[in-house]
Amino acid sequence: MVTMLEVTDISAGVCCAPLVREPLGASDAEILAHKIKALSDPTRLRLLSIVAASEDQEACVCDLTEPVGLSQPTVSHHLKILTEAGYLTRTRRGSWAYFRLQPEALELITQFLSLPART
Amino acid sequence: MVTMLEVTDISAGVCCAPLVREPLGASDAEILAHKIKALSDPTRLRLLSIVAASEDQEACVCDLTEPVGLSQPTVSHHLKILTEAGYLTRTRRGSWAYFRLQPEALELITQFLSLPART
DNA sequence: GCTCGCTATCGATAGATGTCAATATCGACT
DNA sequence: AGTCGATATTGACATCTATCGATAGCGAGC
Repeated sequence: MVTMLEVTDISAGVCCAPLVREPLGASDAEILAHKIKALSDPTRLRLLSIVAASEDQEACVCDLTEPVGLSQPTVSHHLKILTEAGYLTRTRRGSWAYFRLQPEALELITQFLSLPART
Repeated sequence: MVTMLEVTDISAGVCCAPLVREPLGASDAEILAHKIKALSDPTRLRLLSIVAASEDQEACVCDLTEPVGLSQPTVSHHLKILTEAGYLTRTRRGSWAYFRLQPEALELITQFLSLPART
């Protein structure tokens, strides 16, 4: 399994637009698509935005079920997907599971999709 | 149907991170998720990147089937999704359909997902 | 140790999605 | 008009996905 797309390129500032620089390879596309797919659901976007807008950018499951109006298992399911994709981190404190935003993951996506300035 | 997320806010430079500024409403989340979903497939990412890396940032279906290794109907299907989501535009010249990158659509997504500088 | 509350997992189900073969459409050229 | 090549649409199918109810696991406090 590839290290992590072209993170090295990005952090090294090689260029600015991996998507444009050259045709995406099949395996890189697979990895990138997987990360983007985690963002492609309205409920997950709302969960992410609620967490991001929360105090200390963290929230527990109990804070999230009511705002999105879905069952607790469903919310847990979405949080798991977001966590596995790297957008959230999970820490247990007492009985509660707190989810915190992981900004680097979002930055990676935005940098990957960003285009060079047009002429 | 909502105008278009918070494009006005973005272009007015209200802030920088719609996702973080406040919890996303259900209908805005729906629209944004739909646009992101168009990017959440490896084949579509590859098609987009091939078009972007092409001469004049445009390509026809015939240029695209072989690189991605899928049938012509499948490629047409993906191109339709990308076009309807606003990432590509389609113009016919003779028998060929040329697809061109629409950078604004990608910029909208990246701006929407971008976060404010951390402290 | 038991119970209680919070979270995760399981099983089921309806609906969405990616893919192809077959076919239709459309434009160009004779 | 008729044919041919490029693209789009249709129908079918297997797979994936979002959702829920039921249930299991896990900390805390008694």
